[in-house]
Amino acid sequence: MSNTKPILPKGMRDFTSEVMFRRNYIFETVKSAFERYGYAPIETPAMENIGTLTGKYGDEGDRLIFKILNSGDYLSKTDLNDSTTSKSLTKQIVEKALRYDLTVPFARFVVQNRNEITFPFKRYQMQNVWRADRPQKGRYREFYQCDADVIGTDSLLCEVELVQLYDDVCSQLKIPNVDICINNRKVLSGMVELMGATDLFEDVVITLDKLNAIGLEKVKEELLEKGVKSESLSILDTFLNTKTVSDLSSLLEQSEIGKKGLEELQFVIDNVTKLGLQSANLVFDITLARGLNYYTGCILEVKANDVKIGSIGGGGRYDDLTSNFGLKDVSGVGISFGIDRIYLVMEELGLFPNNIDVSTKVMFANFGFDEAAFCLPLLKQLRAAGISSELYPINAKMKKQMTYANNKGVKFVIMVGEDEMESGILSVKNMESGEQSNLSIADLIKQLS
RNA sequence: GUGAUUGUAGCUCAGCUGGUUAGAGCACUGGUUUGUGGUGCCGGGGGUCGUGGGUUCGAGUCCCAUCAGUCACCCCA
Repeated sequence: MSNTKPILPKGMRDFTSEVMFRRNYIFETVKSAFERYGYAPIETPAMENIGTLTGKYGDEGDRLIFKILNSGDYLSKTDLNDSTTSKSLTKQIVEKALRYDLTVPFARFVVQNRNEITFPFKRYQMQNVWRADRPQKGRYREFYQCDADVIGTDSLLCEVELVQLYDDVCSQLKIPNVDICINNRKVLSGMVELMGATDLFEDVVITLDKLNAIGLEKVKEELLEKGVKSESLSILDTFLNTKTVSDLSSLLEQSEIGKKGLEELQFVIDNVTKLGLQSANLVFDITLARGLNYYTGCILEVKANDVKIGSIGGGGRYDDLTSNFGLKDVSGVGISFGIDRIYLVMEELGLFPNNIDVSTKVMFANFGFDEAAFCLPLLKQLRAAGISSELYPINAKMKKQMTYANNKGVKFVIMVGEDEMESGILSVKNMESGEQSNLSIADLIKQLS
């Protein structure tokens, strides 16, 4: 008999019940916030055709897409020769892939279901995504994203709303010291245009994004390496020296796209400021870029400053994502919450309430066949009253039954033996205080509901 | 794809410059009142020391290779 080792593939995780109670707490908080803001749920499948995904995330993104090998005798359909490479072979034997994020499948969904959808369409989606990345802290190969998007309008009020949504959720979860960083891709385009490096936009922007991590000097070195002219760097300096959005207006005077971006940025910041945030800070950050290719306007990223981890959420506006699937002129904007990272932040800061990990509230101890039979209708009544309860399945030793109840966090253990069966009065033990009381089932239900 | 680091019981680890039958805590299990847990006491099971070579009279300990995990870079939630 072969004995398979019980191990998981790299970057994949099991979740114990204890963890799931906590994860669900986050999920519920995010979900109810989404619904409070008028977003409706959808789901898309784990798999997409590979063409749906490639080319949407940048080169690095494409590399990290998990591909699914075709079924059947795929070898007989391949054309192998001397010039065959892994990459060219992949195209012949792979037609499907696991989704890399929720936004691109959503764009596909919108185009495919455009006749069923009323625009502007506000949807939320909470599903797992997969990336063939090297795992490390806060980075997994399978993780959950919770997205809210509005598609079918270019109104900047959506951006304002999404910033509030971020603030709302972080406040409810009581995550302290949260920065919601904001920037605009058009502002970056304007800057890169003035630097005379429009062709290198992606490179410049990705390098710039590392400023906090590697410092200005390294950034400049890297930009020069990538082909940016040295005289352009002084222009970069003037941009980096801006503290507020209004400082940018004179700098971007010469760039149409830059001016447009600035206007957008100003609108969002002004409105958010006017409304006020509960606990998070809205921070303008000229270095915020985001690597995903499809962003075109406002970009957002959320950081929990008290924990050393990547961002716990990100998002932005994409003006043309649906045109990849044949639907033009549909602008969308959305945000994503990284549940797994939020979990780590909350765990590290001890933010989980302690009463979220209880499932069974009442347990009947099992004293034997007749006694168990007596308990079944009582159990039914408790459950009908909405009280989560169970009967220990076998007549095991009391110690074992009590240990089970204790480890499971059961609040009350009910003991029904001969005396209780005769009188109908139950012995109810409070597992926290250790006190025992005698109650009828009606009184117990009254007390617990 | 690049670099660093670790690999001893189910889990967290100890094991000094290589030396007899490899340890602890937790967990599990049995007893300590055969209707009572979480705190006490006594007992028990469980390890080819990641794997494969090498050095040596002798390797958990040293050397090489290999695999796996973790962390960092790249990129990202």
